[in-house]
Amino acid sequence: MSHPISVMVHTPAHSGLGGALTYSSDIPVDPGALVRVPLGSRELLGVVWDDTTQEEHVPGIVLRPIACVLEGLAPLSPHWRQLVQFAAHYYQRSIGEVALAALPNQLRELSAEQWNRRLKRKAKVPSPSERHTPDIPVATQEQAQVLGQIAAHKGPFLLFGNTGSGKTEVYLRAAQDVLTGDPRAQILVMVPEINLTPQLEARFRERFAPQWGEQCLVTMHSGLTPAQRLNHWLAAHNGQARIVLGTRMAVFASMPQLQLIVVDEEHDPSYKQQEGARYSARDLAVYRGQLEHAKVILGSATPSLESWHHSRPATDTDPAGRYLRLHMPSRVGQGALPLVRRVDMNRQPYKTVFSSHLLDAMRERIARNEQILVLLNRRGYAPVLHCTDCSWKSECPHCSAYRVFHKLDRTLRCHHCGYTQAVPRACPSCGNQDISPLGRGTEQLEEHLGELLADVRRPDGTALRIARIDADSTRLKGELERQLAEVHSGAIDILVGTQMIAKGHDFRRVTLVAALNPDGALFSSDFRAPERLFSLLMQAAGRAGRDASMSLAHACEMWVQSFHPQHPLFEALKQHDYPAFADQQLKERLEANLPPFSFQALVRAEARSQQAAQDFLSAARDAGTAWADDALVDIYPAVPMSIQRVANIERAQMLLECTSRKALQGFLSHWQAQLHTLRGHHKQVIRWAIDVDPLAI
DNA sequence: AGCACGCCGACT
DNA sequence: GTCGGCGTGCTC
Repeated sequence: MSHPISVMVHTPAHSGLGGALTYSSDIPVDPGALVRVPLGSRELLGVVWDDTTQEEHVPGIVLRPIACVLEGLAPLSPHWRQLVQFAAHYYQRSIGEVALAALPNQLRELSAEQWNRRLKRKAKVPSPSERHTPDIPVATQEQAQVLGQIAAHKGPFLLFGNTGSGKTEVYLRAAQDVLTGDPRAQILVMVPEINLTPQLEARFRERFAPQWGEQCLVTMHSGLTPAQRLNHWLAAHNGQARIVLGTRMAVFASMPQLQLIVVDEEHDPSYKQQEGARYSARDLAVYRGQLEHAKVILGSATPSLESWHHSRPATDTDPAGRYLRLHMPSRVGQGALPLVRRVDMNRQPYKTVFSSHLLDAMRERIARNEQILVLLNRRGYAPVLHCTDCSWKSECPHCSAYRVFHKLDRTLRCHHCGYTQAVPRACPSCGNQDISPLGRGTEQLEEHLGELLADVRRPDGTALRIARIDADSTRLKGELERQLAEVHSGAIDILVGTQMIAKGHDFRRVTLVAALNPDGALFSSDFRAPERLFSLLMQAAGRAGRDASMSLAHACEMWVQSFHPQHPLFEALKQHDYPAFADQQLKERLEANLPPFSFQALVRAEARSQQAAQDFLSAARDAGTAWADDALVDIYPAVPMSIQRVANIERAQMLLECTSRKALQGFLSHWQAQLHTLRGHHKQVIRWAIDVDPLAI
């Protein structure tokens, strides 16, 4: 007796075999099981999917038999399969692609024999850990109240709490409740960046390992070795790991007893995957929570406007949003929020980098043995090099962008394609010896600051130390940790860096944070730029004054140098008033009919010529317009991307907008099929992709 | 996506 | 004479 088996394998949606493939098997195989199947001349890992209702056996087509079933592994749950299926449909990818990307690579690579050997290897018996109860701080009244709400309601919850309000403590206690409430319950904790895992992991281990053992927590992020990835995945899958802590990929972790999902810093754009299936792990977490009846806590001091809107309280005219907003305004055990000071750069001498007031303030802090953060979102020495004679500029030959001058290794580097050359001695165009940097990056800031404060000594008479943290200084593994440790030890007085230093890391002795040139985001064409800037500045401000004993004497300060100091964004920042900022932004979004009041998708195309890329998109637009009208979808004309050419490939994009998420999704799934056929007539197109709910436009 | 098959250019 | 470039087409 032969059973037909539906199997999903890693094939792209646009290859003619986007859906399930049918194989035969002598024995029935449960949905969710992992199997190896032949496809052409290859043998692939596949996931058995639910019987496609179409039982019609096409006679004459002989099904190939599955090669083997991976034994000793519980099938992936219906919930997991539904999550994968939903994500695939919503983000317009094949189920197999999403499913297989969510599984550890080693599962794909191990042969049947290797797999059996792997199974036979006895799981190490965890050494009995010393059972001592950890030091659990007394919950503040605010925390207790929030936890009460979480216990009493279904969620999802938006935990809106200032930096230092003790959000982590709420996560820990909510987790504790779940763990003790059910001896099998599992918890998923997500952080936006791999850099932030060690900190939170330490907090969770400290709290839960004494009682539940070191094995109770596993991590999931791109920094694991393939073997670790497999082990951690298996621990989550078989329920041994009670807590999974990871980056966006962790949203797909197989967790049969999932009961709580925490999304920390939920506003962070890193939750959006930027290639392949471009999913939002935060949005999928909310979906997954609803699917599995697990509570979801989204935490942030500056929530995304989407989440803020979804958690709006009911008004006379409007019902409440889908999320429950929980507010924690206080800062516990720490100083007051820093005083925000704005410097009007219009009143500073031309080309001022550090206003004299700011320099004086920095000197004062150093005299008191306090630390300073200087924020500038541009790495390298200078963003452009130019010739004073012939106006040559350091353009990248392969991209429509300038190469950045890196003084330390004397290179010109393209930050888009990586093309690197030694800095020319003279202008490549006219031979002039006088080529000079234009604009400033972190490298230059570090150098410049050293000169400006050359006379400054620490209170103990030793030399001032300035350090820089950015993607360049932390390229080597472990460098970031090492440099952060150096700051913590007090060896560093001034830390210059990109937004990297604003995220998550606590610097207890920092009492002054300066943002040098944040104006770019105020008038950006990206409607989300102000939101990101506000969040960055709030987070940066939150780095200051985390040590109460210090700030008692003198207030911590956040300095903002701007040519538009009266801008409402800075007004709201000064008041530490996120709600005011959010409400103002939402008003603008409503008027302009932008998310969260509309839904967007983006089609991007890449080709050797801009014309070819746009032609494809225009043809796609024509193909869709007729019924896009019915679906209430607006398709905008194709335009070049803001960086039009990268690595000699021309890029274009086309925006779609719709007031209904469902209508947009329906439209996309039909239209997508047409694009596949259209692609055949536009052979110059190298690749194309749909980005649903894009973050950057 | 892979991977085979297939049909044209410069080398051991 | 072959090695290898990547265009076309197929995989339950």
